[in-house]
Order: sequence, then C-alpha cells, then structure tokens
Amino acid sequence: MANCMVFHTQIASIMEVLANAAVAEICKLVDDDYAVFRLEINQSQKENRALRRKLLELKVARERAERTMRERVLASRPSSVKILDRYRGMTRGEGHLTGGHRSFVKPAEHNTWRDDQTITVDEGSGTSTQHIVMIESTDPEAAGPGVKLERSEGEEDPRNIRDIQSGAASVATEDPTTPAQPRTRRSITEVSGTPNAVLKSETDTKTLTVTHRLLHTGSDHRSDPERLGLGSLGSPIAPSSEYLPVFHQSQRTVNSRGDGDGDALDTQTDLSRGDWNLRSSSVYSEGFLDKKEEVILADEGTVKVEGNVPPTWNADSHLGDRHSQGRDFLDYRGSLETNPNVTTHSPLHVFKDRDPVSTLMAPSDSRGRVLFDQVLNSNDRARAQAQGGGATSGNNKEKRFLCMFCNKGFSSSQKVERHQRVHTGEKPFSCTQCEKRFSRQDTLKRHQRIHTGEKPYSCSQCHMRFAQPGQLKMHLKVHTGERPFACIHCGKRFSERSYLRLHQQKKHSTL
DNA sequence: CTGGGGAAGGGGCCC
DNA sequence: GGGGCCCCTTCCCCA
Repeated sequence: MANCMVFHTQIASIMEVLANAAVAEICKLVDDDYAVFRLEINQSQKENRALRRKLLELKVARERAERTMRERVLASRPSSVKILDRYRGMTRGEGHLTGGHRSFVKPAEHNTWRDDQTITVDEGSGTSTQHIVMIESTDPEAAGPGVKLERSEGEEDPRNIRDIQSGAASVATEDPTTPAQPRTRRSITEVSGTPNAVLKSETDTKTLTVTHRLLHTGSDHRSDPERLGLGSLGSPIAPSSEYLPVFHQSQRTVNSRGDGDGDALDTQTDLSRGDWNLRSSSVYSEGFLDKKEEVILADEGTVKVEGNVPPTWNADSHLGDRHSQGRDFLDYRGSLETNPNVTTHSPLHVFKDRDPVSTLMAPSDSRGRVLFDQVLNSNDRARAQAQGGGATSGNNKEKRFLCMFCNKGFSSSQKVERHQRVHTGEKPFSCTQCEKRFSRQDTLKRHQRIHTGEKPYSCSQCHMRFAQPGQLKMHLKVHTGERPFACIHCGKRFSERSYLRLHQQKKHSTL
C-alpha cells in the first residue's frame, strides 16, 4: 500500500514535470512566433510607409502635371472663369447653410453657367447680386479631376481670385480693378485618383491630407496606430478638450507635411484643441437661403453641385462599400492644417456595406440615396454644417458632443449618436409590416402611418389629409397660391424650390 | 412639362 | 436621457 502511494506520488511528480516542460515549450513557441509576427508586422509597416510615401509623391507629381496641362489648355483657349464672390447655398439641400467657408465643384461636364451670369438671391432684406464661380473648360481634362474653391463668407477676398488664377492660366474676374494682393494661399484639392489619399497643395502651407482606411474587426474598435505605422497616434482628443467627439469607431487624424519624409508622417492630436472643430467643419458651410413668404430669385440649376456630381467630387464614392452597423470599414479622412488661415477638409468618410443586409438597412434604391458618399460629401455634410452651424457655431446650447465623422456638434450624446447613424447607416428600427428599416424610431413611427392610414394633418380648407405636417404646409400653398420661388431667367414662379430647380435645369440649363 | 402628393432623411427643440 | 414632434428638404411617382 505504501509502495502504491509512493508510486502515485512519483507519477504525479513526473506528470507535473512533464506538464511544466510542455507549458514552457508552448510558451517558448508562442514567444518565438510572436517575435516573428512582430517582425513581420514591422516589415509590413515599413513597406506601407514606403508605399504611402511613393503614393504621395505620385500625387504631387500628378497634380503638377495636371496643373501644367490645365494652364496650357486654358492659355491656348481663353475661357472665362467666374468668381464666386458671394455664393449663397442654393444647392440641393443646402438651403439652411449659414455661412463660413464654402466650397463646391463645378463639374467640368456641366458647364451650364453663363459668362457674366449672376445669381440674384434674397438675403432677407432684399436682393443682392451674386457672382458665380466658374471654371469653364470645354475640355473635361483641362479642369482637372476636381478643383475646389474655398473662401470665407463675408469676405470680399481677392485671394480667391488668385486661387483660381494660380490654378488656371487664363482667368477673367468680375472685378478687374481688384488690387492684386500677395498670394496667400492656393488650394487645389484633389479628390480623385487613389481613394485613400487626398492631396492638398498649398503654396504657403503645404499640407497633405492623408486618408486612412481603418479596418475594424468587429469587437475591436480600438485605434491601432502601430498597425498603420503611424507612431504614437490615436489619442484623438485630450481630456481637457472642450469638445468631445463621440467615438464608436476608430478615429485617426493624420497631418502629413509634404516634406517627403514619409516615415515622419506627422501625427498630431490637434483634436485636443478647440479649433479642431473650427477648422475642419468650416469648409462645407454654405450660404443660407430659405426665406419663405418672400419672392426668391435664384438660379438654382446653375449651382447644383450634387446629383450629377462629377466622379471626381469624391473618388471614394464609387468604391461603394457601404458601411453596415457601424463596423467593418471606416474610411476616416483626417485633416489638419498647419496654417490656421487655411481651411481643412471635413474629416469624413464612411463606407457602407453593399451586401443585401445593409442594402436593406440603407435602402439602395434608385432614388439616388444610394449615393451615400455623395450625400455625405455635399448635401448632408453641408447641411449638417449649416443646420448645426458646426460644433462651434453660435448656438446658445453648448454642443460639446462631436460627431466623429463630420465634427458636427450636438448638445447630448444621444443626439450625436442619432446623428452618427447618418454616417454608419445603422437602422435599428424595423417596420413589422414591411420589414423596412429606419435609423430613428420617430421615423419608423411616421412610416407606419402608411400602414395604418393615419393622416392626422388635415387641411382646413378642403378635405385633404396628410400624414406629415410638411405635406399639409405644402398643400396649403395650393389654396393660398403662394409661389415664392421665381426664376430669374423667365420670371416664372413656383411654390416649391424643387420645382424651380427642375424648371431651371430643364429650361435654362444652357444659359 | 408642370404640379401635387407620398415617403423619407435629417436637424432642432420641447417635454 | 429619451421620446416625440415639428420643420425643412429631397426624391419619386403620377395625373
């Protein structure tokens, strides 16, 4: 019996020794593999940096070549470039735009603006003549993939003239008496080509904006600077920040100075500064024009920037990866400027899944809403900036909660979460009767009136009833004969802005 | 072609 | 904080 006990003890000891040896061996193997893995990661990171550096160099070279080509073409074919002196947002959906910096792209293939054409818009206290920025070229290539003109509202800044002049050799300005001023900036934003890179050349402030696509792997939403070889990045905002971006995804802002030192992709954490919002949210603001009860004269068709957005407006859009449930892919375009006088691009971009599920969740019907990226880049973004005025607009309510995609500020985390579904495409509310999905509960509720037949808004002057108050309001114009939107070309008046827009597109598009 | 209605997206605000 | 509503807007369909 005693021998048996001893035997068992020895067996146990042997087993323990063997187990320890096995564990040690496993640990060693894991360590070795980990070391190899780390080495491979480092090598991949180096390769990525080298490729990124080459990409940037190629972009710069391409931009120069295109600019040279444009200059040659324009020099050989004098065309006119109109300066948008004061452009009020009459683009589709930008009716609320409040100001700040504006930018839009005149599609090369839609040269519908006339020479010397003006826009007369109502600014509340009367009408004023608006000038149109125009880059006119019969050669689509001559206009380049996308020339973005930026300026600040309220400025009669001749720098913008120079902006265009620098990009095109032949430029006609509305005001030839405008005194020449030192070139303070030149902004040619290239948004075409490689989807993940946006190059912005500045004469004085050379700024490269690099878009990084962040791959998310489901539960791991951490930013991983090492993965992209970006060094110590990923602390998007300092605790002391006044503004609080709401992160449900990884976020990264990269500022790359085009000094050719790719390894020194200069990462910054300027998000910690309040001006992060001021800068990045300024570009897509546009003018405000939404004065009901007044006659509005506008040449809306001529300033439409979306719908027929040129493919260069957002090269990423054609990639078409639609984001599903806020995961998978997030292409976050971060941009910071070294010169506070230079506006930045709105750091925004989201890909949505195109799988059937997300198609259901984010309807990709033929109504154009499939153009998610276009919406983001023009309509929603501009409108978002306008309506919210950006994170730092002069709203009374403090908007501390920032959208991680567009920097728009909201007063509460719930609001920003709701808003961010615009970017993520998340539609958690589904109709039980038709399986349609919505991003908001109230939208679902409104939708369900279709099934219930509920039309709580009735016209006081006829039997008509409506499911939405806006529909009733629009209907009332039938009774009042209100037609506040007048065409500046023919004087025809319309009850709705969209009617005017359609009219001008069809009737006066060649003007 | 124009205009009216339906449906939906999105922001602001109130309770 | 969350729900709900209003408002504004766009797009589509159709008479």
